[in-house]
Amino acid sequence: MGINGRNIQGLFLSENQKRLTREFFLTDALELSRRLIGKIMVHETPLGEVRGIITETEAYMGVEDKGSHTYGGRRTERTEPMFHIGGTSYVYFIYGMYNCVNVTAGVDGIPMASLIRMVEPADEASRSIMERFRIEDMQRRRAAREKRKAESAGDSGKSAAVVEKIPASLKKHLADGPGKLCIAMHITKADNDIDMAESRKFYLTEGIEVEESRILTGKRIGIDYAEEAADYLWRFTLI
DNA sequence: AATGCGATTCTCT
DNA sequence: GAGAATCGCATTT
Repeated sequence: MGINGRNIQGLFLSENQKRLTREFFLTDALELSRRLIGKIMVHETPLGEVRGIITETEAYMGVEDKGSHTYGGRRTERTEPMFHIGGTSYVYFIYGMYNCVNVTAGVDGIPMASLIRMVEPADEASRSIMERFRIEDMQRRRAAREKRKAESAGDSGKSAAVVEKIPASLKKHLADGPGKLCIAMHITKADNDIDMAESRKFYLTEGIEVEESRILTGKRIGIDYAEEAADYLWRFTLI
């Protein structure tokens, strides 16, 4: 079983740590999304370097894609990084709570990107760090909830319950969603608009060999408003 | 395992 | 002022 509950063969074996350079990103988002499967996202965090093997991505093809933030050429403060050169990070905030990370595709001025939806820890040290960030986040959330509850009840100074044991569900679903992987890898707005082809703190490397037959396609998630584009098979998953 | 629901704040109109 | 490229928890199967 992989950490996210699926069987990923060869996951901790034969990793290639060579960094991905500019030319890798100079293609369209569909091609980039396929090529990113099996690659490793590396992030320098307060707890050390975290490395995640990318196992699911989605393509956002830009101005003609009704599912994309840049549909119709929408260029705002938020979407600006999507217009930057291939290999740029695009971190956006969603549902009042979560960050999601994309890697842009293509030349400067063409707003395409690949949403990173799932990673597996690439080594034991990374797994341990991911668990710590997830637990920390869980504690923060619970503390905030307790505080609100206490305030509405007129109480004050109530302490939150400490999470002592790691819930099995957390280990199984460590980074198997775009919001969760950002928590697990400590990716925040501070990591927005970074050139991942150049950065020493946030970048990508070659990872594991992936046969084409191990990549499944599916519909993109959470874009019900995108009409016909909601049905495009622009999600790529490693099996 | 599957389903339903509330959370919480940024962004753009 | 509305809605969002989602998640965790509770409840039920």
